[in-house]
Amino acid sequence: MVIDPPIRDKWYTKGENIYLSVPREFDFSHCLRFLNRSHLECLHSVQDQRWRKLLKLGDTMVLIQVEMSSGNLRILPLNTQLTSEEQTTLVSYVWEVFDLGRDLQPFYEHMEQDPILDSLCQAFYGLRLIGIPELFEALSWSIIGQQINLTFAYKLKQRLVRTVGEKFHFEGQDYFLFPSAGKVAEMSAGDFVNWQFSASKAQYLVGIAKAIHADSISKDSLLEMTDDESLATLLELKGIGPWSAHYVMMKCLRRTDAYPVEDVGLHNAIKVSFSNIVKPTKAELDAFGRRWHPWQAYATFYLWHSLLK
DNA sequence: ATCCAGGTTCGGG
DNA sequence: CCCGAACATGGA
Repeated sequence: MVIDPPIRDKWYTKGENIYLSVPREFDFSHCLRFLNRSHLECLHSVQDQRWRKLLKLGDTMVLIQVEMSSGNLRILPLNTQLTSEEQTTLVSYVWEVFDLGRDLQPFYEHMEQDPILDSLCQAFYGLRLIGIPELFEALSWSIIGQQINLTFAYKLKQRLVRTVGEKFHFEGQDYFLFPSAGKVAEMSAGDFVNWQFSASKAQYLVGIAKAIHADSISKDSLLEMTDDESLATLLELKGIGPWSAHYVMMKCLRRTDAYPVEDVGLHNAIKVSFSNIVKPTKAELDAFGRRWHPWQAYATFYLWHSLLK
């Protein structure tokens, strides 16, 4: 894993705890609210202002608990002691999920003149674009979420994860990892039918798993590309259209200017923000995008957040 | 019952 | 190039 150099002096350990300093524009509660948006989520849990997540560092399963502790993020590995190398990897992961390397000040300044976004920026001050660091997981989730309601999407993901993903049992609870690309690459599209995946979704997932497993597409190579190049590369994958490509660029490649303009949630959020009964037109959406550039991804994410109950 | 869900691909005009 | 259909099911 590539370590962002600025991280190195941002954390220290005390016993088993890791303390990670956070930027000024950071609000853990807002982030948790997004992470906790579905009770059907099977890849992490939120309870009492604490986030729990299962990870695999090398061959080691690590269940972490993340919470605020006097202004820092406290990361506690619950089930095992970590080597310092594992600690470094773990910190990078958390860093990436919460986009801690991002300076949000320019984003907030940019949105000051925007009628919708300015109020959202004030309401959700410190909310970070919650990421999905694993490329295969991000691509898969975008495919699963296509064209179906989110509740059903979570159910499909749950069936895949609980059947194919690795399980770790801790204190009476089961925690799961998203299935590896290698594992899914060995499946046939038919295996998904019992889980109510459409035949095409199943095909796309297996095809993309194979592409990743064969290393014909990788996060590292995508990260080196420009926005346009990574977009074009993602679009070559069967099952990845414009919406999914931008979704993955937002959540995994961390492109602040990705813009899933076809997104229904985005349309609804804009509609609600204007107290309208009509959804925005394509031309209006493009105009919003131009206005939000180069923060289209963050604008979209804040709008998604505004839809949470 | 009908319509819309975190869309994409494919075939036809 | 643009447009409708199919995908599979749940919730309002």
